[in-house]
Amino acid sequence: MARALRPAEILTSYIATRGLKATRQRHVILEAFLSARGHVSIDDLLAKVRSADPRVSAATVYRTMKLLTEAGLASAQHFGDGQVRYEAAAGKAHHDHLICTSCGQITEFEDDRIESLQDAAARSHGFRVERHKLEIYGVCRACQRAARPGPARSDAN
Amino acid sequence: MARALRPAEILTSYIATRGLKATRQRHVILEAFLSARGHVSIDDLLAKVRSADPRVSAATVYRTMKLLTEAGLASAQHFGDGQVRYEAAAGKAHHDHLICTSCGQITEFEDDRIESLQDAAARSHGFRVERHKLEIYGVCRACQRAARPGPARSDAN
DNA sequence: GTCCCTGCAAACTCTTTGCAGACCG
DNA sequence: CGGTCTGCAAAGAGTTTGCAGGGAC
Repeated sequence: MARALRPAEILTSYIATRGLKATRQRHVILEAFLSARGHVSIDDLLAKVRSADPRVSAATVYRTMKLLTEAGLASAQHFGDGQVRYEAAAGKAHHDHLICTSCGQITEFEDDRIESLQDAAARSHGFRVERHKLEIYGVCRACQRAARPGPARSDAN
Repeated sequence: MARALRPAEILTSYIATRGLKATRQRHVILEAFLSARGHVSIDDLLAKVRSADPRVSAATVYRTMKLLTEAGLASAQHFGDGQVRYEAAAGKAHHDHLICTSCGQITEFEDDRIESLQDAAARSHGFRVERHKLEIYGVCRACQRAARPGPARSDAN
């Protein structure tokens, strides 16, 4: 099997085959996005990008992330906090998200049994599945520890 | 077991116990919300409300739906189309959503096996679960039929 | 040189908020 | 009457878009 292309190569070839242009901004944004390695908001990304090149505008980040999404390098996620977040998509299997409501950390996980039950549930309702999205909100291990430094409390607030 | 309270009674008692006031608008909005029986956007709801009382403002609908949510009568859903939708919540168990990407219809379903696998997955990552959200996007039976009136096509577009 | 891309600012959508007057209890 | 609510309009947040100049090929 052929070696997987690196993201920069994927972008370059996507750009080349469509008569688009390889600009400084597009590469800066790709680098910032890859180095973020998480689920970045446009805001976070813009900050990172600007530390490398202060003149890049927010509009360009929006436009470029759309381009990366079309190129299959990024995928957009809506976690209900009112802004889009992007995660790296190149060669990744479908996965779901655990979101800590305390620190905001987002963890990915995969579970084939859940996947097939989802498909079965959809089929039993006559749906042809295109995609699905599972998000579990809760408190991560670290935040649970931080919140309970002493003996257990029965704080129901 | 006691008879379940009707929504209007729940609202009245919620209002009474907090020193709030029962206004014409609040009841009109509750009625419109209940008669919608689905996953209504504020926009849809405002239209319904105005057909009963044209002077109600959008701000009041926003404020009232928040109130109904606190009272346990409604629950807010974010389906990634950029607007909040509300569904009736009184006495309903947790459930997930099947969303038709063609006609927008939203169907609810429940699956205990999925629920427990979700909980297990979260626990295995050390999360204490607060809530979760599963959305399956696809094409509903009706839209599949509508899209293929003749023999099967191999349209990959 | 051509056409794409960028930065800026204005526009847009959805939602929230400040305020003065209206209304409930 | 007092305090809550309402409608209006303005303000906000996040995102998109029109345009003129700049840059890739």
